[in-house]
Amino acid sequence: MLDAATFAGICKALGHPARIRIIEHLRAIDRCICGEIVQILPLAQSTVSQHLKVLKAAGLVKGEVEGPRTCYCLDGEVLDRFKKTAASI
Amino acid sequence: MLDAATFAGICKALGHPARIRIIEHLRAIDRCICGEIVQILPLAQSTVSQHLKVLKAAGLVKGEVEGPRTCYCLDGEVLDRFKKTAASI
DNA sequence: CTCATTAATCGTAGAATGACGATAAAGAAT
DNA sequence: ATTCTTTATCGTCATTCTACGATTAATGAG
Repeated sequence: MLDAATFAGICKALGHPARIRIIEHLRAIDRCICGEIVQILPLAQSTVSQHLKVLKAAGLVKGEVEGPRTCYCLDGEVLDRFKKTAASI
Repeated sequence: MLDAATFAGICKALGHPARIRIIEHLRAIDRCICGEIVQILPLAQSTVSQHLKVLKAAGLVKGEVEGPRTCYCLDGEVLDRFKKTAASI
């Protein structure tokens, strides 16, 4: 369960279609690099990187550097708390 | 279940602490008029009216005019679809 | 070492958001 | 009819968001 401000923050991060699609993709394939998401979305690399930054700042996504690339995956813990809070609204 | 764009739109509407508080209050007392929400939040009447408009545009809230005042309540249907979609992310 | 690949950051421009006070509209009350 | 109450809308300003291209940083390959 999350307090109202934190919940609002996560909602805000999810409040963009591109970021929803990123989340859905990460859920589908577990983990992937930024470039893969760039392929999927009709957005520039820098824009995708920004969206990933927003999701990371909200805690929904974790990124670990693997050489020259960064591998992203969902933070199941945070996602779970979000779901539980959403269910209790 | 909602498509990605609709879900993102609702998340966006929920992406502000004041609007979360409005939703929570409406859930707690079922229905109330705008002025009551103005009492609760540290915001000007016009600002609260704007927030209500955002929630209404997202479909989360319904408002019916009752004489000079407007009575707001949650749209349980939409809220349910939101919760189900959130749970499936 | 040099070059290629990958992702983050910078700078920027335009659109949207959030806040307010002032005003308008609609009805109730006197 | 006039006044009061309530809410929506308007106009405005500062801030944030979204998108892009260009640049930088980091690493791997040759």
